[in-house]
Amino acid sequence: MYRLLLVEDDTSLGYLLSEYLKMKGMDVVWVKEATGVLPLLEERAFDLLVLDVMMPDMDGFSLGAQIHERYPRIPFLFLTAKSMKIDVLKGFSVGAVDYLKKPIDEEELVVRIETLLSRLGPAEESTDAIARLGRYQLDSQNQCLLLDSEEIPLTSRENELLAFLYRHRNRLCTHGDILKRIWGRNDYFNRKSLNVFITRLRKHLDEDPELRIENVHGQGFIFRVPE
Amino acid sequence: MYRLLLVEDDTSLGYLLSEYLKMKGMDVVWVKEATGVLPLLEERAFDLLVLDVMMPDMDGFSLGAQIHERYPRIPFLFLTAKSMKIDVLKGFSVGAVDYLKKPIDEEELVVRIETLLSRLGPAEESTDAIARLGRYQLDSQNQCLLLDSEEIPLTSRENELLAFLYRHRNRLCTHGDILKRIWGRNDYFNRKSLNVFITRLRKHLDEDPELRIENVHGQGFIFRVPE
DNA sequence: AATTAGATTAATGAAAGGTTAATTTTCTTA
DNA sequence: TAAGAAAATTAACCTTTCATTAATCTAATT
Repeated sequence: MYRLLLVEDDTSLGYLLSEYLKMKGMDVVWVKEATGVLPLLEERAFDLLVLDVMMPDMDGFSLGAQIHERYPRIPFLFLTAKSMKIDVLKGFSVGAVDYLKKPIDEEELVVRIETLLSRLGPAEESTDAIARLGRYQLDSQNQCLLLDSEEIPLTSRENELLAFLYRHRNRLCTHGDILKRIWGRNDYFNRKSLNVFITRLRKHLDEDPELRIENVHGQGFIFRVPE
Repeated sequence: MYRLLLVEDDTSLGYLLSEYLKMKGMDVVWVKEATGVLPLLEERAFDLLVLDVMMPDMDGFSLGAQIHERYPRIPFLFLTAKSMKIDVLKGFSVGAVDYLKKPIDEEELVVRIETLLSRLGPAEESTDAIARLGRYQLDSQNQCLLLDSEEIPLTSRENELLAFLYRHRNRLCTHGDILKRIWGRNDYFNRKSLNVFITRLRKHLDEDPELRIENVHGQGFIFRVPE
């Protein structure tokens, strides 16, 4: 869950935004004054700060500058009515990651925040993860199977097919699905080709009897992998 | 130097922006049509794409969606006159990192681009230290390989290629990645050139059988270096 | 038993990769 | 700025790889 700090002196806008963001599943702290933000950052961790620029007790820019100085890794964005060019540039120059002009649409704000956080956030699940396959590991990125310390290179088709079967492990993969996805076309010859590759994969996975590519007559294959 | 691709059909705005961005020290390619963008991405590497939404030959959103599907790691932003809420959300939903509304101030655009790119991070880990490579050492700075007390000079291409392979050691480097990064362009002749340099590097690294540049058929190369 | 689907092994040919040599381009230095 | 050297690119030729096709055999379904 994302933790946001909203610094906005306007009561109605502040309320509206904080409620909306909470509704979208975010953990929101709303404060009405710039004073006290720095000590708060000392106390609690936030993923993103949303700062109003025009506040009675302090200029949002100088708050942003202070934050950037002290906590250069905390991302923050400005929310403001001042939309003149010079202000936008100033906002970015003190280290903001975005600058939104009022009137701000709440939905757009949420989407922008989510986009920012997902990019900044904990490195999203990498596609180059190595999949566990019984005694084996499938390193799809490097197109190979690992068995103990041995490395078994895969051809592109073998790799694609095995990755597909793995993604749908323990579920029926019909010929049609496999062929359309990997060969691009479901016809007689490609179906023959698929058989050849099923044989090859079975041979590659021979060392672990728990891993089985089972045929479902007339339907397709199920790749059995103990969970 | 940042490499940008600007896709904008409006001649005057396109010219203005591309010149301004170039002036700011960016390497800008400006194309007027959405058609041909995907093949271009196959050929050349870009750090960021700036896409117009309204183009005569294709909807910018569907272009963005296609790019995101095929190259999920390339960041892109939309530039548009359509500022209705629904469009902003659509832009982000196909994977954009920002959405700017016309009339766009060039200075603001540059600042936003710079902010984005600097956050998207250090594109490359630098190889300024001397790298240990089995019996060898790679001194990229001085463009040479050291073997015992012997010093083997490298040409700049050899050096760039070996440094690239070293940075990505034990992982598959596709032809596309290598060619786009080092040759700047992925085409038939450069692919041939790459082969020649692979041969030369193998010859240079001949003294240590643990160091192998392995080919992955149809994909690229893996530089095997014991950790 | 007949028929269809699947498995296996082997053969083939196009595409990709490797190597060496020739040619062009770029850089130096006179 | 022209000659010579160095480097990169292109060309030519050869080898390897691998998806497909073919041929043959086995299992399932009716």
